[in-house]
Amino acid sequence: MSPARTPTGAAPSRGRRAGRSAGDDREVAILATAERLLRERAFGDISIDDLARGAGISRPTFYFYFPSKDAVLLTLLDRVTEEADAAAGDVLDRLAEDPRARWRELIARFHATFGGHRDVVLACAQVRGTNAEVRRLWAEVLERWVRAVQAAIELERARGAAPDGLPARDLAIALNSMNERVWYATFAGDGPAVAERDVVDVLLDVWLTAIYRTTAPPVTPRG
Amino acid sequence: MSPARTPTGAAPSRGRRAGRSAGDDREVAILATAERLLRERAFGDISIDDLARGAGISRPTFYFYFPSKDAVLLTLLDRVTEEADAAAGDVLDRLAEDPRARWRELIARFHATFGGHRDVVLACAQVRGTNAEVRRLWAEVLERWVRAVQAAIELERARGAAPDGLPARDLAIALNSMNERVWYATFAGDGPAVAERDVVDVLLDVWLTAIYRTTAPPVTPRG
DNA sequence: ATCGGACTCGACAGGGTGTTGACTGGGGTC
DNA sequence: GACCCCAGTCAACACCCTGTCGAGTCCGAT
Repeated sequence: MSPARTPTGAAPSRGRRAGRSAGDDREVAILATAERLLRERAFGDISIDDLARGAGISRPTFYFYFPSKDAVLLTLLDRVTEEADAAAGDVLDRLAEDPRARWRELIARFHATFGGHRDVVLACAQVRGTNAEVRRLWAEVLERWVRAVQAAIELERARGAAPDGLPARDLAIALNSMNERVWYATFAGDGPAVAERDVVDVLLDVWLTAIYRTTAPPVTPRG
Repeated sequence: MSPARTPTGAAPSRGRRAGRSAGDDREVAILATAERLLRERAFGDISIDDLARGAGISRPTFYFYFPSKDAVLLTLLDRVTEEADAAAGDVLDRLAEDPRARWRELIARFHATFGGHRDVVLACAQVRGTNAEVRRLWAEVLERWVRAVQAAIELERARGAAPDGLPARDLAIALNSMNERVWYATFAGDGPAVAERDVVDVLLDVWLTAIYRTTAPPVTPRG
C-alpha cells in the first residue's frame, strides 16, 4: 500500500522519512498549503496540482513527498487524533469528585479539540466514505473514546453512583456516536443542528440522564 | 442546475420527463443497474459507463436519461425518503396509549426502513460529503423526523408524562443524530458499533431516559 | 573526480466526465 | 407518397485529473 519510503525516525511518518533535510521544508509547505486551501474550499475541489503549486513545486515532485492527496489529509488527521487522545486525559479518573463537572469537561474537550481543527475534521468526514485508511484511523480514535467512557460508566456503577442498565459498551458507543454526529452537524451547518453555544450542555444532559437517570449524579465525599 | 427536461407529469422526476415511451424502460434499467452494482461495490467505483452498459446503452445515451451519476443516486434516494416519511406515520399521535411501545415502534421503523435500502443509504452517506443536493435532501428528511419527535416530546411534557428539561428541539436533534450515526456504524461495519440485533433496544433506552428520566414512562388510561 | 542519494520536472499513459454533431426510425401532416 | 419532427442513439472529441517514467541537477562523502 504505502511505498517503500524508509522512515528512519521513531515516529511513523506518512510523508517521506524522518531526519532533517531540505525536503522537510517542502513537506511542511505542502501540509500548510493543504490547511490553507481547506479553509476556503472542499477537499474534493483541491487538486494535487493546487497543493504542489502552493508549495512551490511541480506535480511530479509532489509525489516525492506524498503518495497521494489523501496521504496529506491523513498526516493532518494524525495530528488531530494525537491531540484528541490527549484531550481525554485523566478527566474520567477523577469522576467521583464531581461527576457532572467531569463529564462536562470531557464533552467540552471533545468539542474544543475537533473544533480547533474543524476544516481538517470536516474534510476527513467527507472522504471517510471513499478512503478506508481515514475510516480506520477515525474508528481507532472513536474506539479509544468508547473504551474510556465504558470504563468510567462501569466504575460509576461499581461505586453505586449509577444504576445498572444497558451494557456499558453499548451505551458508550451510542453516546459517543451522538456527540460525533451532533458535532458534525453543528460545524458543517448541515441540516438540523444545535447552536454551537448550546451543544456541550445539550449533549451533557443526554449523557447524564442516560448514565445516571438524573442530571445531578451523587458526589462521593473525599474520605 | 438541472437541465431543461420538460417534465410533463405531476411528480417531479429526476430523470427525463413523465409520460410513457420507449425510453422509460431504459430509465428503469439504469436505476436497476445502479441498485445491483451498489450491492457489490462502492458508488465511487461505479462509472457512468458501467451504468450505461448495464442498461444496454452507450455512455452518451446515458446522459439523455440522467444529467449525472449523482442524479441516479438521488432518484434512488427519493424513493427511500418517501418511505421514510411514511414510516413515522401516526405512531407518535398514539403515544399516551403506551409510550414505551410507541417510541420503540418509531425507532424500529426508522431502522427497518433504512435497513431495507441499506445499499442506497450507505452510498448516499458516502457522497453526502461531496454532493450538496444529497446533503439537502437528507437534511430535509431528518428535519421532518426532528419536528415529529419535538412535537411528541412537547405533548408528553404537556400531559405531565415527561419532565421539563432541554429545549424539545435540541433534544430531538440529539436523539435523531444518535440514531443516524449508530445506525450507520452498525450497517457499514465501520468502527465501534452496536450489534444489529440490539440496536433498537439500546437506542430506545437512551431515548426514554433522556425524555422521561425513566425507561417506564407513565401511561394515561383511556377515559 | 566520482559516486550515490536527495530532489526536481517534462512528457506521457490512462481513465474518467461531459458535449457535439450526425444518424435512425417511426408517427403525424399535407 | 413526400415531408418533417422528435425521441432516441452513439462515435468522436475536448478536458481534466491522477500517477509514472526517465532524464536531469545538486551536493556531500569517499
